[in-house]
Amino acid sequence: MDNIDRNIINLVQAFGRATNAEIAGACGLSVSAANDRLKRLQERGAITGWSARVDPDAVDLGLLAFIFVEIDHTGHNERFIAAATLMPEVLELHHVTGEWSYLLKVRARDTKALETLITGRLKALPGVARSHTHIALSSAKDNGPLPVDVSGDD
Amino acid sequence: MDNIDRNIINLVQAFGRATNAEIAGACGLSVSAANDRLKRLQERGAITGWSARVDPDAVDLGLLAFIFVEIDHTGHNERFIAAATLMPEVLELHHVTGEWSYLLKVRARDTKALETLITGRLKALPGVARSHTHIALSSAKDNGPLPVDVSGDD
DNA sequence: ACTGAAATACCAACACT
DNA sequence: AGTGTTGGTATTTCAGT
Repeated sequence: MDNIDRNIINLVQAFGRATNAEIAGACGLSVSAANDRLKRLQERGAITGWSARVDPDAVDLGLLAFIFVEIDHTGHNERFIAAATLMPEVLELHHVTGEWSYLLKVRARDTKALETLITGRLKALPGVARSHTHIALSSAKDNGPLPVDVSGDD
Repeated sequence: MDNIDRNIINLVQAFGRATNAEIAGACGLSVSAANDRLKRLQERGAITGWSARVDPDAVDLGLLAFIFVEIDHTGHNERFIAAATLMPEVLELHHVTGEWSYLLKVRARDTKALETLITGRLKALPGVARSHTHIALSSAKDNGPLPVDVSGDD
C-alpha cells in the first residue's frame, strides 16, 4: 500500500466507474499497471466491493433516523445484533460507548413506517430495555468517502 | 420507476460493477434495454454516482465516532455546516431533532487524531457550545444498501 | 512491478418492432 | 420501451524488461 494505491483508492471512491485508462492517467501508470493495482487492492481486501449511490428520495426512503438502543441482559446482545442486522431498514449497527448499547442508522418511508420499525420490530426483540430516536431533518453530508491521506509513508 | 428499475437499483447497489449483460440476465431484459434503463436512472438522479467500498482498517481509519454538537446562536449554523462539511474526516453531517443541533459521523486514525479533530477543529468553530461523542467499539453493519421494495406499485 | 500489444469482453448508437 | 446488430472502447492476459 503506497501512495499510488492511496491515490487509486481516493479516485475509485469518488468515481467508482473510472476506467483503467483514467486511473492510469491520474497516477502516471500504464493501463495494465493500473489494472494490476486495482486487482491487488481488491484481493488484499482494501477495496471490498463496488456500489451505486442511490438518492433515498427517489426510492421513497425520505426519512432518516438514528436510534439508540439499550439491551438489559448481556445474553441478549448476540441475538439483537443478528436480528437487527438482517432488517433491511437498518443501514448501520454500531456497538457504542456511553449510556447506550447500540446506535442504529435507519431509513424508512415516513414516520408511520419508522414507528412500525421501532415499536413493532426493534423493541419487540428480547432484551431491548429502551430506545431513543433522533430524526434527521436534513443531511448536509452523507456517506462521504474515507479520507485517505496520500502523503503517508510508502 | 417500475419494479424492473427497483431491481436494477438493488442489483447495482450490491454489485456496482455489474455489467449490462448481468443486469439484463437478472431482469429478463436485453442488454440494450438494461443499458437504457441504467442510463435513465442516472439521468433522473435516482442513481447519483458510483463508488468503491473501502475497508477503513486498510486505510488506517480504524476509529469510528458519532459526535453530537450544539450550536448556541442561530446565525452560526450556516458557517458550522459549511466548515464541518469540508472536513474530510466528517463522513456525515445531519441536522437532527432533539437536544442536539447536529450529529456527525467521523472516522479517524486513533483517539489522538479524534481528540485533535474535536477540540482543535470542531469546537474551535464559532457557535459550538458543547459536544458529546460516542465511540463505536465495533460495527455489525455499516453503509448497508437502501432497502428498495420491489413489490410496490409500477 | 511496469510496459506494450493482442485477444476478448463490453458499451453505446442505430435501425427497426 | 424493447430487440439485435455493429463499430468503437475497455479490459485482461501474456511475453518481455
